[in-house]
Amino acid sequence: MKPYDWKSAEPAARELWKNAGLYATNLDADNLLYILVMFPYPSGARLHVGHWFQYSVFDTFCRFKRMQGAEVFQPMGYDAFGLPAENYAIKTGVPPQQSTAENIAISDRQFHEMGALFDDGHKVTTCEPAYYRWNQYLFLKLYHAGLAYRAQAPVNWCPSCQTVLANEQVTSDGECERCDSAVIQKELVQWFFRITRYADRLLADMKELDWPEETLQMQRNWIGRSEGTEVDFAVPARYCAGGVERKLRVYTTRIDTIYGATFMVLAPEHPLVAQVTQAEQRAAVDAYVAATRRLTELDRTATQRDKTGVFTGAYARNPLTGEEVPIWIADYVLASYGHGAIMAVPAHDERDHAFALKFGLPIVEVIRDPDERGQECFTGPGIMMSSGAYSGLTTAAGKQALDAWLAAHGLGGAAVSYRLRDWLISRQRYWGTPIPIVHCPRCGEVPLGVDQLPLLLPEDVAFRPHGSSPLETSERFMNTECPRCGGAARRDPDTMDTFVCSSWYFLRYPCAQLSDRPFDEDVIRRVTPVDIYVGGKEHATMHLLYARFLMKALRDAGCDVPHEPFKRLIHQGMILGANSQKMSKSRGNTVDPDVFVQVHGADVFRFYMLFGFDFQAGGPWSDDGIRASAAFLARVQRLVESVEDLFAVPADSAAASDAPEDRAEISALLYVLHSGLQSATRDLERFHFNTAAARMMEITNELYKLMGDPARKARNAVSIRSAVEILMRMLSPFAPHFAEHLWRETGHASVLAREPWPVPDARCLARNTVAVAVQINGKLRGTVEVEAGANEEVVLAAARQQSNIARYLEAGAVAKVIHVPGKILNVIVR
RNA sequence: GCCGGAGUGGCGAAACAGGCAUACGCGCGUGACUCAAAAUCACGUGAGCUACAACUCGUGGGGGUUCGAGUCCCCCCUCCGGCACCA
Repeated sequence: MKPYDWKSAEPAARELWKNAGLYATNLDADNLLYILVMFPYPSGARLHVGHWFQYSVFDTFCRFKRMQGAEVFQPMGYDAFGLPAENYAIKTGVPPQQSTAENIAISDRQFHEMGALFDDGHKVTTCEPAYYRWNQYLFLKLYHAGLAYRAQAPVNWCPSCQTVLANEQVTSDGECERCDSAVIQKELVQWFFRITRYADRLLADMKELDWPEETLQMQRNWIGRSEGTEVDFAVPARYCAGGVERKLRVYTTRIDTIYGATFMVLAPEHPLVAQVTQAEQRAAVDAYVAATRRLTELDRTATQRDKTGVFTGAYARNPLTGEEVPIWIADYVLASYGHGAIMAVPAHDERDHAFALKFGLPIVEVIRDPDERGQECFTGPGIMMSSGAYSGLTTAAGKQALDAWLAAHGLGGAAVSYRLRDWLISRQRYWGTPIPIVHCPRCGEVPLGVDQLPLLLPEDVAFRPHGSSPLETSERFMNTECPRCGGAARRDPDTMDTFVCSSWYFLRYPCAQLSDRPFDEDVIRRVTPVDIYVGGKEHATMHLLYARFLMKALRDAGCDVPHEPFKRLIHQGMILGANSQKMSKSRGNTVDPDVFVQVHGADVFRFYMLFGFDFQAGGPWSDDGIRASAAFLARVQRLVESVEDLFAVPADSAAASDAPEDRAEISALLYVLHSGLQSATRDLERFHFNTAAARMMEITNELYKLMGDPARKARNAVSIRSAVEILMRMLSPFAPHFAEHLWRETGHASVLAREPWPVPDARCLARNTVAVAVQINGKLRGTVEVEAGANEEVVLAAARQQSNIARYLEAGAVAKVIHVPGKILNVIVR
């Protein structure tokens, strides 16, 4: 038997797989399983530990499913648009087209060397016109369905990336998700996708998803549905510019506190501010509005901030009490939520309370705390008081009554509000999908026709971002004709958020070669949704939410796509540095996989990724773990070498030769083998690769016990040989090149990666005798070996034979016996 | 503040469904092989008390349910993640 030389064995194994057709999928198969891993950004550096973890483990799962008989569709592609390539171009002058293509070539090769069986014929690269033209096509679909629109809104601006960002791409610290710079607010005209229209469907359809609860919860938080009331306060004509009475609509979740509303607060950006500000307050209001505009998102939403605000000089009339209350502006009220205005009830809202105290505004209690805790500001539900006819009602009853009254009087009523904002998809950057819209001085906003796609990304641009899109520097691109009137017009200079690319790429994979449509709906119906999707949980409220939204939106726009993209979702954990901190160059705790791969080969590294970590938890890196993985594979190699001769004999000739005198050892081996196989199979279904690997180690250890005695080995050739074969099969998804090598060297003509996953033999799982733990009064006092299926009397009798148990039994009378067959006997002695 | 997830040997971690806590691996110890070391192979390894057996304690802390709790219930602490001036 040849020793395992990974440098020659790994390419040889891949050659075998290629010839066996393992890199291609039959999408017409009945047993098709679409398993997908989030596609990577093609970064310049070689694969890092995180890539190895995610992609090799993913491939292991796919190989396991193939062996179990599924036709696995396991495609791969690149999320190739985006800032890194563009920033690299700014720094070096190398066009993103070029650097991206080079990076993809490197990554392709590395994934191949890892042993991954990605389907070559279904590759998707988002920065190619053959892909991004369909981004434009789908954009137009949404546009015509009224789901893509251009509007002026307060938006997040990253001063470092020089572009706007979607809400999802701003962290809760008010920083840019990409570069950590503080994000500021700007009022700009931008393109949006109408995701808010889908808020309720995104919530409702969660019940169909086999996703981690944590992730669904994050999406629920992000959508932030709340049930409340809209109510109109009137601003009398004498306060309003033009002398016309205005409506001030607010949203509240506590309409039952309306009798305690002692002032109103508008967001500084609220349109009514200009209309109602009185002359004597104008200077103060203008100054405050200007100051607010300068604040970053972070400053604005910091919870511990002192309340600030300015009186407008105007008043609004409470529709229930008829009283007039002052209208203030303050930055603690956000323009983007509800109606950008609130009724302030300082007695029952912490924020309003703080504001009222600071500015000396009246505080009127209208809710009685049923528990009489005597808090200064009671925010819980209670009993209404000083509330006219509603006094005495509970919070819940009061809300209902007031909602009804407001609706009946045309002053508002029950309403639902969401934290979710529409998805801002335009970016002032170069390396993305151009937006297929023309701005015509005569016709306005005009969409391109589908026959005019792709709208190619120009190459004659100045990259350096300067606050407007780089595309504007290409006159050839910008100047065009209006598709409607044929007159001179300008193109839209922005590009799409790269999350648009990743929101539907899984529909493109099965149809990657299709040139006249983004996807074939017949194929999509058969192949999608994705059965199992693997990726990081950092995408919970970005990619994973956008993709869900886009499926629903495309359906409404007339496309026959699944209404949910991913049935089952698995998140991988993160590999940390040896010091348990996140790996980073600045912390100096990064690990370069190549250092180990070049010494041990791909399979050792891959095996460590599988064995050393719980896939869903991750954990700290350890060099010892790599050594242990290398040692284990070498141990298996020595094991197989030592039984090589058993494979020289044809299988049936030795069929009945296992020796009866070794029955106990052999049945122990077969039990460890088949019970280990059974648990490993179950573990793999649940993505617990580490424990599955542990079962393989147990099987190996058990086999070693029999190896020492050549005579015994020869007498039990059949069982040992079958055990080693099963072990090789189990190892195949974990260390595929290595296992393939062993399979070859033991004389097998077939391709191991195409062999079936073994099935545990029930006969080997049945035990003749079992160890039953014996407890006295719940404390373990010994174990007895009894025949499997022995009843309570038999076990108890066996227990009495043991002096240590007997002395407890004799100490009193047996009051009760609990017997769980094969597990435990608990005797209660009094 | 609200919502998720987690806390188990010296270390990484197991425990399906309430039934022998610590599988598997690392590390450590002992032995074999070796002139020696490494590698390999075998055995041992939660703590306390012990000559051994036995016994006692032990899954973040405190209560509870149960014949029996890492696992279920209540309270609390710590860490990680999400949301948070969202009316």
